[in-house]
Amino acid sequence: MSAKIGTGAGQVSRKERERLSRQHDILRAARELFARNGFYDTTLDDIARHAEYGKGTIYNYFPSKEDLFFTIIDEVLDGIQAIAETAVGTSKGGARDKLTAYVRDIVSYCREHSDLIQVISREHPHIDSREHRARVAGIRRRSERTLKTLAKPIAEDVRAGKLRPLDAEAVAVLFTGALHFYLMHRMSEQGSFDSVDLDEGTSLLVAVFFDGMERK
Amino acid sequence: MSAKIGTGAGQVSRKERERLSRQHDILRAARELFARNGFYDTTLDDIARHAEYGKGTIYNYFPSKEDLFFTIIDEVLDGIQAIAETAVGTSKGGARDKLTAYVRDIVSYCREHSDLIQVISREHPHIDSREHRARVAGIRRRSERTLKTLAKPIAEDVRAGKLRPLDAEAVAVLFTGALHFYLMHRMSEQGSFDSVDLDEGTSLLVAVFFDGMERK
Amino acid sequence: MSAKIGTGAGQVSRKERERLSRQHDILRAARELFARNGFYDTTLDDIARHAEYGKGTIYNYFPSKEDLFFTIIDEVLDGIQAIAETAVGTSKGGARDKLTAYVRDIVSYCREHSDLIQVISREHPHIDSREHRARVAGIRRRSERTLKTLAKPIAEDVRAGKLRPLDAEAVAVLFTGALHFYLMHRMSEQGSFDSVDLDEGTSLLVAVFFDGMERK
Amino acid sequence: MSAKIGTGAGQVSRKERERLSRQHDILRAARELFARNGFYDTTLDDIARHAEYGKGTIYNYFPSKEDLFFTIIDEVLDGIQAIAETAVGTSKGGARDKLTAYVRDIVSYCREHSDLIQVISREHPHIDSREHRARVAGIRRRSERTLKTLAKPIAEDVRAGKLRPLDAEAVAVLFTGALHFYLMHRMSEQGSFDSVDLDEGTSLLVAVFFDGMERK
DNA sequence: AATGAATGAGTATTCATTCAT
DNA sequence: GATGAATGAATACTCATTCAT
Repeated sequence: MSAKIGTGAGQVSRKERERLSRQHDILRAARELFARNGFYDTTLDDIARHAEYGKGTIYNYFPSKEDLFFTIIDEVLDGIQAIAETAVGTSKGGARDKLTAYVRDIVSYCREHSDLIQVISREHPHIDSREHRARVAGIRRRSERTLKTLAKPIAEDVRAGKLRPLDAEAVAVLFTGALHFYLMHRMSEQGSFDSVDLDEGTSLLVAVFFDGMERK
Repeated sequence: MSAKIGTGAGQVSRKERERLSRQHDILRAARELFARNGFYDTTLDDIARHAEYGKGTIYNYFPSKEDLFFTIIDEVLDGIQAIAETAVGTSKGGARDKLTAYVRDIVSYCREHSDLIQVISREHPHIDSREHRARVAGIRRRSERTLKTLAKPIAEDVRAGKLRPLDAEAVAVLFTGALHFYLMHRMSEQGSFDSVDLDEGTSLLVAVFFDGMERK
Repeated sequence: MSAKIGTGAGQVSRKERERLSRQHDILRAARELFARNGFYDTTLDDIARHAEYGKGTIYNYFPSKEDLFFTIIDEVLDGIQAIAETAVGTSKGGARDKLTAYVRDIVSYCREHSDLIQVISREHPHIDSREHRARVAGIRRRSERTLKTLAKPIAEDVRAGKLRPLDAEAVAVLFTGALHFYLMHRMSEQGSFDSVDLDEGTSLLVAVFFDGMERK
Repeated sequence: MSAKIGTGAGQVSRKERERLSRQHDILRAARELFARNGFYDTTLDDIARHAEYGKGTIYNYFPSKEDLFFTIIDEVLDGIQAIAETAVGTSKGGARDKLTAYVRDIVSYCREHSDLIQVISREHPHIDSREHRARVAGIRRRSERTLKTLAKPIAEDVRAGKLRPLDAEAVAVLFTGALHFYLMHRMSEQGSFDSVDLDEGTSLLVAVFFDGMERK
């Protein structure tokens, strides 16, 4: 009894912690390889070797390669959503400040996790082709949620008369597309990110979207 | 013999015409399947069945599945480049008019060849992972060429003082990204394109990039 | 009528001659390629290209690739048999002289038609595996015939008391094996034949078989 | 645990033993089929079915069909070389005794492993056509080594004046050719070996090579 | 009769998944 | 629970043969 008390919650939790830690290892290995080589050119042997676990072990944590992949996609999309929410929720000021914050945070997220953004950019258009309806629906839901999150401050500023009367969500789509494409473009030009370049480009993004290119 | 005189040049051309027609059939079949299912989820058996030719016949026209794929990619990129050149070269006025024309033409191109744009959007980020250095280099070269084509009128207007002093090529990247992402987004929302929506969205694109969102 | 008279036998004969000439061209091309690359690594396209005929034409002359192959094998074996018969029939003296003549003629045949002997040496052991019972039987029959032809003068000399009482046919097998292996060995060492080497080796063959290695 | 102590080294060895046993099974199956049908007419499905393993399993042991094939060839050549060395090294007396021992051992090796000698005889001339330079070089090196091994006692007896002044290595070639051809001949005549016939033939081989056919 | 494009059966090889240890 | 050897369905590509011209 006393033994059980002593290890009670702890035992479950240690096991659980170990389980999570392993799951984390596997996800990290998979993410790196998916980012580097794409879904199809990454084999489960590669992942197992890179994660330093047996191949069977991976199947104790994820029911299939696809599942592992979608878990990562969801993870990335949730990360992006979190960034969007934080930027929109905590930064002061209007849409301009909030989107500036979002861009800044996405860029620094990319610097730290360049593999994540690569996975999502590389594989995002690919996803429809794979059958898992439910997962695809989840992905679309997440993407839409982020778009809506980014659209909200725009819509508010529109309502407040600070911005022209534009379709806020359509603008969010354009903004997101421009941002992702820009990041991908920089990434494929250079192996990693050059800070100066990146900051210039992203402040350009906000400037263009808010001020326009034309002289007033 | 006299019959042959009548068709002289034509006879040579019939064979050639048939060959081209078959090549065209194969490319169309491949394009549709690559667009629907992606490179990896499309098998050569699928393509052969869909093109209604034997598998061997495909290999009489294209030396490998990759080659068939890259032929399509090149085709799309060349189409886009042609549109860019036409829009930039022939439309009157400044960058705004030229980019408006470009967007309009890209949109109508997409309406007619929705599979083409899907192939390119779907596979573009994927291409790096495949080995063919030369082909990948060709793709990048083509993409850069289009970006430069679009950047030129912007740079001119900047020089003319009609636009703020922005990095024209960086703006072209943002613009292209916004456009492609927007089209993909619309495409995956609806099966095909709703004209009204599309036109709204694309005129929005130009309006945002040139006037900015903020009230002046 | 007069036309027919004029061309009568000639017409048939011209056509026949043309047919034979084409058949000859095809056989030569096939022989060269089979010698160089072996049966499996030679495609019908290769043969057609090398013979400078259409692939279909070859099928007007030979019902299958295997048939073409066996025709060549038979040709070689018949050539060898002819050499054996000539050497045995016309050369004066006993077995020693006859076999010396045989070796000499085989060597010069090899010099002229190195592809023939290569085909036979390369493919001979391979032949069993292919199904055509009848053809294989024919090959074996031909080989046996040559062995018997070579064995005959030996048997006679045995009977005449000039040679020890040996199993003439078994000796013929040994003799033939030594000869073929020696030729193949020389051939794979050098691309072509060095005359001196060859003559030395072949006179060695006869010397060993008749005199033995031991000093008397 | 205590059980594990008991098997300590054995456990490591069990896995290894199983692995070797499987490798052995696969090699045996492949050898039989290569011997029966030749390299090209043996498919990996055949081998897998005959070995009673999955096709993938074969690839866990051998990286390719060619590799499997060359492994067998090397095995045979090493076996022959071992026989040559043993015969030459351990048997008393001169070249005659040593070669007699060699022939005797080769024959009994063939009786036990008729498939081995068939593989080598069947495929030996075929090998050049396949690309693997390194492997082919290895094969030639092995063959030459055996020839040299057999030539040595001959050369010694020549030097000792017991044999005529012959080119020992050329004689070794003739001897080897005669032996192999004889074995192949017997083998294709009968399914298996008839002991009496074989022994007669091989003692004939030595008798002819050393005493010659002519009465002294 | 000559041709060569079309064909599809056949083959080596890969890799996600299973399962005995 | 961890492992990795075994598995066989799946797939790109080849090539002997056919047949319309």
